Amino acid sequence: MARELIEDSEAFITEVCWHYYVNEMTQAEVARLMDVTRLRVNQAIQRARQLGMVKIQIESPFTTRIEMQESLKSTLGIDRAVVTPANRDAYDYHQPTGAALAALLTERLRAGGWSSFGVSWGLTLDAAIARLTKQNHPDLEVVSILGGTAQGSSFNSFGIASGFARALGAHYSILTAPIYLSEGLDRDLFLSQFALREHFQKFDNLDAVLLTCSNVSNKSFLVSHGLPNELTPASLIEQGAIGDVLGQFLDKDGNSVSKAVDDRAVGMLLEKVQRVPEKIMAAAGPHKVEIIRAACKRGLVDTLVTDDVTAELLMSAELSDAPPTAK
Amino acid sequence: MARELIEDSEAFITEVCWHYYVNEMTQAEVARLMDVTRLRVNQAIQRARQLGMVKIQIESPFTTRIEMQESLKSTLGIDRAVVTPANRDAYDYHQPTGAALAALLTERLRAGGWSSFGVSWGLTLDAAIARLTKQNHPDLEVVSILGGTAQGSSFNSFGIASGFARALGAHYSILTAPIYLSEGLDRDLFLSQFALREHFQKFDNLDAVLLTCSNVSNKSFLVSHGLPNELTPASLIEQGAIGDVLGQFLDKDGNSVSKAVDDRAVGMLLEKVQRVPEKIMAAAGPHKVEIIRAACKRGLVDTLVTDDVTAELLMSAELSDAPPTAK
DNA sequence: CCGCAATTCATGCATTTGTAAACTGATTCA
DNA sequence: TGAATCAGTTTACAAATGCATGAATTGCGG
Repeated sequence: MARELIEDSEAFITEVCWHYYVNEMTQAEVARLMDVTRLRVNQAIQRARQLGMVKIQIESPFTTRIEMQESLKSTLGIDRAVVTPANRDAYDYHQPTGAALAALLTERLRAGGWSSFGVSWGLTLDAAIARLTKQNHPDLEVVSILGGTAQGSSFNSFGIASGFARALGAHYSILTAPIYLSEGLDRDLFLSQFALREHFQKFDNLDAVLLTCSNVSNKSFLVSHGLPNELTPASLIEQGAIGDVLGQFLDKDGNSVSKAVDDRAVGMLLEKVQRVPEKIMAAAGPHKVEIIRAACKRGLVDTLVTDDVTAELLMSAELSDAPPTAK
Repeated sequence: MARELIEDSEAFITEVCWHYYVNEMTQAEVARLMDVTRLRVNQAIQRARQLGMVKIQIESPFTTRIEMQESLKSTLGIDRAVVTPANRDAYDYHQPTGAALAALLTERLRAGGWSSFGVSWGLTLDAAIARLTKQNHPDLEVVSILGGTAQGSSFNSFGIASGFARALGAHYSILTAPIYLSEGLDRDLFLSQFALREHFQKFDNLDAVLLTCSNVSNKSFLVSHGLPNELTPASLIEQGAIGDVLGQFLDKDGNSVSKAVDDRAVGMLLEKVQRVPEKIMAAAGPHKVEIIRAACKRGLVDTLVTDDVTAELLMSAELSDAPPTAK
């Protein structure tokens, strides 16, 4: 049962957090000072964390796992790898990967030179938004490069682009379309609508893209919620698909599997992605190992943000699977 | 037992903090995962906090104490007041005041429009630096507006200006001079040195200044360590001094007390400070109530950053002390 | 090889934190 | 009126944390 309206005002939560985090008082002390129950203080702090009101930042997040990053770079043939330490017991890849992506993005934006970048969507990007601290890039535009699903979750197309834009103090441009066209609808005709045509033109001038990927299983939100009824996971697997990038399915060598499906995907085509100057993929989880590898082979990745669990698998899988070739 | 040399390197501390803060593991879990003692993990986290590697930011620090801020504004006749909740038991005003100043500064810089600002020095500004997250303002210059003391602490003139510049990604310019000239040394002659003359010219174009103040007691670092031998606190008090701003002493109405002393202070003159577009004073503590009030009367303050303890005293003192006049 | 000094480790314990269950007191509604 | 509902408090307790203590280990000079 959804019980809402336990309305502790933002001011109350803020003051509690201030005492707790800045003044380093105990929860009991805060409770006594503010004349409330300790329970309320405890809840307020948890709410604040949940709402992302307190942002905990670790300076220099890239100094760990350096050796891994180096070997991962050469193994996958990419320009840069960021490997974060994951929690192996309560394994959740979204949070650490998102946090690392947020830090990386902040650093890249600080370096300057970007006037727009594209974003897909997913839980990893949602986690990154929650970790971003407020910034100000009035001349930056966040461009959605993938249609959305009917379920309007926060990690859906609209929420991701606007979330990045809000945190970064930037503009955004949304792809107001479903991720897959109905069967039989002509792609070119559909995309010729004025609003979409204008949006698609932005794809040609992106300075960077933030990509994610997923495998073909019900762990993938796209597969479990976004696929049209006629497209079954089984049929995709039959064609050799091991996962998707931007709704377009690849086999284990990074080749497109089905032109029929790709043509129905509303978003940036992979051919166009390959021409973007900076391609950052954030993806982690054992089930994504193969599709990450495929995306790298396809040349869709300059920088990979992942965790150590996935990194290890990526390297061992690569070794056991691929024949020894000249690099 | 595998006995490896576990250095307390930055990488180690970073990874511990990553697990603890991002992955929300317990210290014991982190210890087990990384194969070290729990004590080491505990110490690493404390070290990280102490070193300022983990920055905890609270999103909206200005929403608390709103009523107080409003009444403080009208009581003191200033444009803006930021009142932070202090820890009344283990009373330390530097941390919360510094944290609030850091947040305010970040916001003002995000708004844009500053090309340089002046800083004095002191523990409050040191605390603000520790709270600042890394930013990038390549066209910004931090200008030291007060000479330093012989003791080269981190909160001394050099450390403060360079600290702000490092955190903000800005340039800085140092006032390489003692805070007080030797007795008898001609001010104009001394300041005519090329390096100093150039520096002093920057005072004319500052967009803002970050000021502090102190009373006349050994709580004041300036008084206890920076005063020339011939200048005793007693003699200053005798002349009616209740505290200083930039090494220049004021009486309770904000009038300069001793031209002789002021002339020996190497820094921005208060007359010049009054012409700066944005004057931000960060000061808290019961012993600073009178000098804060005096500084406001003198017109040295547009924005006051303080804590609730001091704010209350400021308002009650104002009421009890001043004759009832028309607002 | 021994013993001394300096670390580092294991252990124990008091405090703090997170969470569930029982309680209270007001409000609603049959 | 009195049971049901609900918001919030109190109580209780297990887990996590911070810290101190003595034991064990290491380095090193004699």
